[in-house]
Amino acid sequence: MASSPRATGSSVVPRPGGRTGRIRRQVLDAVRAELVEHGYDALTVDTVAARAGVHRTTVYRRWRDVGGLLADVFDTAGDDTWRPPDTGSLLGDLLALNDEVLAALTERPPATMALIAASFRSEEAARALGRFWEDRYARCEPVVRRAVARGEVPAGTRARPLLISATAPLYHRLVLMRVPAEPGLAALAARSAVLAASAGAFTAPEPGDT
Amino acid sequence: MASSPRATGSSVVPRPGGRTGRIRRQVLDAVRAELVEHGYDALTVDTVAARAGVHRTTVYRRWRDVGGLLADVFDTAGDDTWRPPDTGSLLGDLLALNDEVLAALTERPPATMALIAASFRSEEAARALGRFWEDRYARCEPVVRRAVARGEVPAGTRARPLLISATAPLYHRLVLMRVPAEPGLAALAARSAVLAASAGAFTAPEPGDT
Amino acid sequence: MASSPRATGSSVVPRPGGRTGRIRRQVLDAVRAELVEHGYDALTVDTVAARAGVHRTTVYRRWRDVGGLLADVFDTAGDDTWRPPDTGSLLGDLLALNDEVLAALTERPPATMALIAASFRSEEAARALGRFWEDRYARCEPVVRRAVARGEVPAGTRARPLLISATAPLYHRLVLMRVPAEPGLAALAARSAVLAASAGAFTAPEPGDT
Amino acid sequence: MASSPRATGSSVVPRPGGRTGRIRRQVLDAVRAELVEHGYDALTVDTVAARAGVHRTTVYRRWRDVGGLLADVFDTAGDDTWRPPDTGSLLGDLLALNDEVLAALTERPPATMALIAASFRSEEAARALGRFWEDRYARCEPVVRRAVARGEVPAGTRARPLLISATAPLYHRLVLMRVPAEPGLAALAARSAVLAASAGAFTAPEPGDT
DNA sequence: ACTTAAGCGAGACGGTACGTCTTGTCTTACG
DNA sequence: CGTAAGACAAGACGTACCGTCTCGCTTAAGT
Repeated sequence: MASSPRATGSSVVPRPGGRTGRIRRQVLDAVRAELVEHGYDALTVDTVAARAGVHRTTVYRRWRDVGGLLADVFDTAGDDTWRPPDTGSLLGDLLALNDEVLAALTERPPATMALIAASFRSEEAARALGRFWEDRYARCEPVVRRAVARGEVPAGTRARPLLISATAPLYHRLVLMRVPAEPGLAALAARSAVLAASAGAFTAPEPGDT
Repeated sequence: MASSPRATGSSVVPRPGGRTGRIRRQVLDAVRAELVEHGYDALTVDTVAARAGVHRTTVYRRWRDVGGLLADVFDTAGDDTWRPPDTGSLLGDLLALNDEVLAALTERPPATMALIAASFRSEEAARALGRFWEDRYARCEPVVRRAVARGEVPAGTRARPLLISATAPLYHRLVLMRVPAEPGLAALAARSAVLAASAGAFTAPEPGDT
Repeated sequence: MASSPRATGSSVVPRPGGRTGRIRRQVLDAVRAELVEHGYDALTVDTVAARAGVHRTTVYRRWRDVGGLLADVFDTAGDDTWRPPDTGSLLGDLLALNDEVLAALTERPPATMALIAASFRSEEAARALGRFWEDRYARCEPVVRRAVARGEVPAGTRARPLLISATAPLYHRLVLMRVPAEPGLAALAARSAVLAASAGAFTAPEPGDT
Repeated sequence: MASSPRATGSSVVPRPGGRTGRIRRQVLDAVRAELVEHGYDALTVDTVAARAGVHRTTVYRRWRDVGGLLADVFDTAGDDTWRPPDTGSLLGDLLALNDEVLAALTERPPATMALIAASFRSEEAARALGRFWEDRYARCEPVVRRAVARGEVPAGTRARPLLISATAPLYHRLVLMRVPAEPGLAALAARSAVLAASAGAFTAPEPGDT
């Protein structure tokens, strides 16, 4: 349930304050900037290195390729202190959550969209994105537990399917179908998930969550 | 209601029977074969041309780049005779639909996954994929209309949000989170969509569908 | 005897006047200029390409590597109309020949020295240099034949050992030992070769020349 | 008369007994082994250091670059106890000498050839090779002095031109022309040098030898 | 024996060149 | 007119060495 951010090598970094750490920061900043400004297919090692004021070979030595850069960006993005909203009701929490998702997917510049798109260019980046999402959904489980405690949804309601049911429609339209966000979709998805949960759609048939 | 497949250039094909048509077929077949065998990032113009037994310049002249090839493949994939299942109940239809989705996303070789992933590399391919999905969801609307007619869901239930609510979780896990399909997720998503719809979650608050 | 200049691919060049021929000339000129100005170990594909105003990949496509460039330079150097001196006596011919050798090895800039040195960096260039020398020694054989006809040396005197005996000391000191030319060495080597030849040192023990 | 081996830095080594001396031996052994096994163009500082079980920076600190390594190898190769043959006749001595040269140039693995070739890649190595050859030719001068004493060649016969005349053809063919050794060439060159010397070709016209 | 400073191991870095791959443009010739 | 053939510019790729640097640690040398 705990997230495992920065799982890649961060435990062996000897002096995060020295040159090594400074260069890492410069490079990852450059990755994010390039991603946001020129999109994921303009993200080349050469460009990143130039922008970071670092030599190409340094990037290759430490990150191996674009996938490694992206994975590191994903991993550093994970080690924050994000907590899910706690509004006092399941619907309120999910509405707030979807607002966050919507904001992230439609922000300008489109940093989140760029990261998601970029994850399709590299198996390593895809795994890192998976770790990031796993972390986020794990942190959201208290939302469901609180709803169970409040009696809003039946005991035994499984957190993950409920959360995905509430958020997936947004991702589906914005990321996969690439169509502009229909106004009200965020709220609609949250409400329908709550309704389905209340009706017991997500009570565990068998024990064991994924 | 049907989408407009083969919108790219197919309407201006002058002589579909001759050399032109034969070459187009060879090239698109080569694209599909390469996509399926070696994945989307091994899809280069050179490879496709070589496999199609056609010169590089011919591909550039007609399709301009890989995005154009993919767009053409998407469009030709759209002009089929696919119809949504009709099992007699909304739940049955959605279960069958999700089974199809699951099958498409987990088939070996992963043709559908490759196409989706490829769409992130080309704006043109992304638009073509959007057209394809628009077409599919449009064809699925009768499923909801029949459910309304049968009284399974309230009058005024909007088709698109319901359909997306039923299918999005599958795409979310398999395409975006890149985790193996949790068994039962397809059925779970279908059931929860039906429950939410029965409870009136998708009745139109305002007129105007997307 | 017949030399085989430009043995590499020259027979398939379709239009020596067009872009292909122009680029070849630019590149080979750049090779010679770089060799002469900065020496053989500054001779990189990148430098040559830049100097020739041609893209790196063009050089790699046509010449493969530095060795290929050098080999082409050697081969084009061979297709001239050089003829050995004909002074009327063997000693006069060999003296003139050695003067030429000395001039070539001590010229400024040291083009010949640079080519010889460069041949040690590439098997292909070494072979090309071998072809060049073979060509030159073959062309010099008439010098010995004329001396035989004049009765200066015994019938059956082999040309190659005599020629090498006359010229090798110069190369040995200047190229291998890398010491400045001792004045008179050129003449000394020519004279001693003539003396040895007159004494029958190079008469063929067995028929068959190399 | 002996050359000045180990001229590079060896005079300032403060502690030749301990780790320093051991490392020097390991590194030079590694240079020779690499040269012999993989040739001069595979001779990199990294490879040598790895083979010697020593860190890269150690090699750079002590020898600066590959040229320094080669120069040190050449210099250590010079301080041996080599003496020219003494067969009782000039021809015998020169024949034996050329047999040695031929053996050195055709030995497998081609250590001598590798050293000569390597000398073209480094000015420092070239100078070291020059010192080595100077040393060898100086040691050979007694051969000629003995011949003069025996009356085989005229008084005043200069040693160096005679020696070079006898050995240069071998080097010329094997090192420069890179063609296989013509059988009998070694003997032919020795014989012709003796004949020329007997005829007085190498008697000093002016005093002052090189 | 104790210090002390030279030498070494370790490893990152900037840098040059390598040789390959793909893209997209062009030109010429062929059918 | 569309295609085949093929050269070219452009630029990213990932690798190999080079030579430099800094930081600790070891160890031989001189007191």
